Amino acid sequence: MTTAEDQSSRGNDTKRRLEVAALATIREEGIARVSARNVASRAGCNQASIYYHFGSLHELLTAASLRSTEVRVATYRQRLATVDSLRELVALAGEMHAEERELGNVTVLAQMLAGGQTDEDLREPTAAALQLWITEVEATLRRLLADTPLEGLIDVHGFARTVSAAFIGIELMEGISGPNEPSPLDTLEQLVDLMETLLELGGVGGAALRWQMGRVRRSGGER
Amino acid sequence: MTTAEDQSSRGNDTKRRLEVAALATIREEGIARVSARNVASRAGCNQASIYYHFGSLHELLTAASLRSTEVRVATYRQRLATVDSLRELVALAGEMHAEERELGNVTVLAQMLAGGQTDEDLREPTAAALQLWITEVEATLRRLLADTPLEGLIDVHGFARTVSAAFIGIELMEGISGPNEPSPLDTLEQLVDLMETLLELGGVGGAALRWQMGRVRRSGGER
DNA sequence: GTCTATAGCTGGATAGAC
DNA sequence: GTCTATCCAGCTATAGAC
Repeated sequence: MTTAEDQSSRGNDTKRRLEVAALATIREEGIARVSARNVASRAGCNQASIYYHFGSLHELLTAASLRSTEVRVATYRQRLATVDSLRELVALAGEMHAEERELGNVTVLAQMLAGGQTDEDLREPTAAALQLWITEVEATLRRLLADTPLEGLIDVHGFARTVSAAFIGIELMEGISGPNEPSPLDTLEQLVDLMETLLELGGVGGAALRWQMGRVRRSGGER
Repeated sequence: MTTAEDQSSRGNDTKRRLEVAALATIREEGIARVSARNVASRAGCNQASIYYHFGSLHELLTAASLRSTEVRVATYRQRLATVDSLRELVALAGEMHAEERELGNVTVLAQMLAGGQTDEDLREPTAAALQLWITEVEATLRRLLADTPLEGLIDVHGFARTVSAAFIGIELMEGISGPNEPSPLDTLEQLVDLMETLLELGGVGGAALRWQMGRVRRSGGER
């Protein structure tokens, strides 16, 4: 027999398969080739189901990107909480990057970001999904920079946005790089390594450094 | 009368109008909406001309992006040559960003980069156009870092790629940002300002800094 | 809830008139 | 060199059978 619950669960199943299929299509074929037919055939159902369940293709993309980003961010929230230095943060970024090749949430965001430049309906869901990442990055940065000479010298909110934007740009560039090019993340690792080492300076050098930073702070307003 | 030269010049005119129209379409409507019909109507000519002049839409995009990037890079080559510090480099990036709103070469590259993730035919022309930028950035960075403590500590080629990738990510993020968000470039300016100030350290502090950097250099291989 | 069928577009690409 | 005409594939969105 077919109860209301069976129907509802079967309906949810198709609905979720459509979300999964939508993300896979963006990731593997690019935002330009996301169409109702294409996504539906991946989900193994009919095109019309998209309009039944979501009303439009855009609403499907909105739902799918938000849900998957939420899941992805939640798993990283724990890991971000254990990070204790910029060095570890970049190392975590490296792990993330490796997992990206498989799961591709950032890849999806990059595609939506590109699409959102000119597609009004894509803008809001993209901004919302991005904000989920930015919020986590910002919280981590704020924690790391607290009680360091850098605190107060840097606009952490803006910095978190810059870091997120850079990460997306790096993901995009990796996507078309030949196999022999150095990974942009490795370079970043070098830089942060350097920065950290400088900040860990002890003794006379460290004192001089912190004094100089105080000078920067005091004259920070006028450039 | 109609001489062979007249014909050739009229042909070139249409050909170039098509290139201009292709770029405008990518910039204003996004890579997803670039179609032969769409571009041709912008150029004020018939769709079939694209296949006559370029053979395919992809070849039109290849030609257009390379030509426009060459022009754009050439104008910046001069300005990059006058840059004397990281601070000035970031300031120039700010100017570039402002001009981008009007001319949009980086916007075009960002769109092609997004498209190139999944479209084989777009990959090569995108990589070629990007390489034009990366080459200039790399030359400038190499010049700036020469004779500083950073020389030899950083993989300049990789760094130039990272910087370029980050710039593109930033352009993309600006494209969907609300008006009240801080520009990621401003944050970058803060950071580089800080870095420069540190590198300009004189006296005891500077000596300690350079000593520490030497230590980083010597242990640079094993992390 | 899921399907088929359909309307009405837009797409790439080519053939052939001029 | 540029046009019209054309083929056929794919698209969104809806109507309506089951």
